[in-house]
Amino acid sequence: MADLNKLLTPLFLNEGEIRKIIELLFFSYRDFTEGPDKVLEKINFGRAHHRVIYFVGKQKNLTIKELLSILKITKQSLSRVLNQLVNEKYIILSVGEDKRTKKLILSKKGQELEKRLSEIQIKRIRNVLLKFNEMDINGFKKIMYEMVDEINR
Amino acid sequence: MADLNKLLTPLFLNEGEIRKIIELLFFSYRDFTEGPDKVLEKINFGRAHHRVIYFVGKQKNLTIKELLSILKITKQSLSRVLNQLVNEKYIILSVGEDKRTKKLILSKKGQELEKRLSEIQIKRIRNVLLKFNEMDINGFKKIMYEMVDEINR
DNA sequence: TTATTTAGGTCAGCCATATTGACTTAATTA
DNA sequence: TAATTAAGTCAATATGGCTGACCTAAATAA
Repeated sequence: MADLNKLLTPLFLNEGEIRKIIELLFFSYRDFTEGPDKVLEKINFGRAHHRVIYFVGKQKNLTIKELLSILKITKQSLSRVLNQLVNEKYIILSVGEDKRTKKLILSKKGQELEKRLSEIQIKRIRNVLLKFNEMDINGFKKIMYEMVDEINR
Repeated sequence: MADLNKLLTPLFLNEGEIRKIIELLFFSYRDFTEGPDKVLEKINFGRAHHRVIYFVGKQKNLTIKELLSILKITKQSLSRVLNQLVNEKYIILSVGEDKRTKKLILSKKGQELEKRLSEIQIKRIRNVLLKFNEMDINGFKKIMYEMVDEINR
């Protein structure tokens, strides 16, 4: 049965091939976060701060609840990071139309940091993509998209 | 200049498109590690234990030094995790030919855990790849490979 | 209108993963 | 014989998570 399976499995679905992908995911994610991490370290922030800045930058007037559901962490975890970002004026809070909610936006300072951090990753990815044609890139994007849980897409 | 750049930049290299990839990397990595994490939690292990088990399983008779260079963590960080794995008999140590070194191998118990954890990720990836043709998969693999720092490939 | 739910906040304690720095032992190599 | 290497250990620290308990204020449902 095992032998039969091996015969019928296309090469690219072989366990060995898939294990290569597992490793690529691990190494590429590690290398991908390394650049911003170094910048963040200098201002005593961490990866968690980057995530918050990234998503607040992306969606202006995000609420706390929305941010929590994107990051999938508890509000207690978010609070330390967010309070630091607010205290140090990277993020500005305002009251929402529903007065229980708060809207988050990046300050000028926050936008600058966001840009500085994301640019590292954007350049990195752009440099990779430049080496490939549209067909390869389409395959990459489609498959990456499917790699995310349906619920989170 | 900015406008000219936009005109000359192929669509798939637009900042917006690249930001989508940044997000896909974040979400896919998170979802990718979720399954094993849940299993590990039950036996009071974490993601770090999985990494050690994975690479020891991959390369029999790995030395501590080699493992450290793959994981890129300090030996102090590794020690807690590795000692737990050795104490709980998932990993067996033996003295290398160079008697300063130690060789790491998975015990039967370790192999079983490795299989259980990796199978979650293998199935996940296989299910994704099954939806695509060889062309897409090739693009995906080639680009993922380039996403890893040259030094680490 | 009152009761319930929701959004957000906070305190306390805990755990996992990582770091730096200092120091030791034993084996190998120059 | 001296220097280097592989591994191990102790201590202190940072970061990023978690649970549980509890609070306030605002919106919504009964």
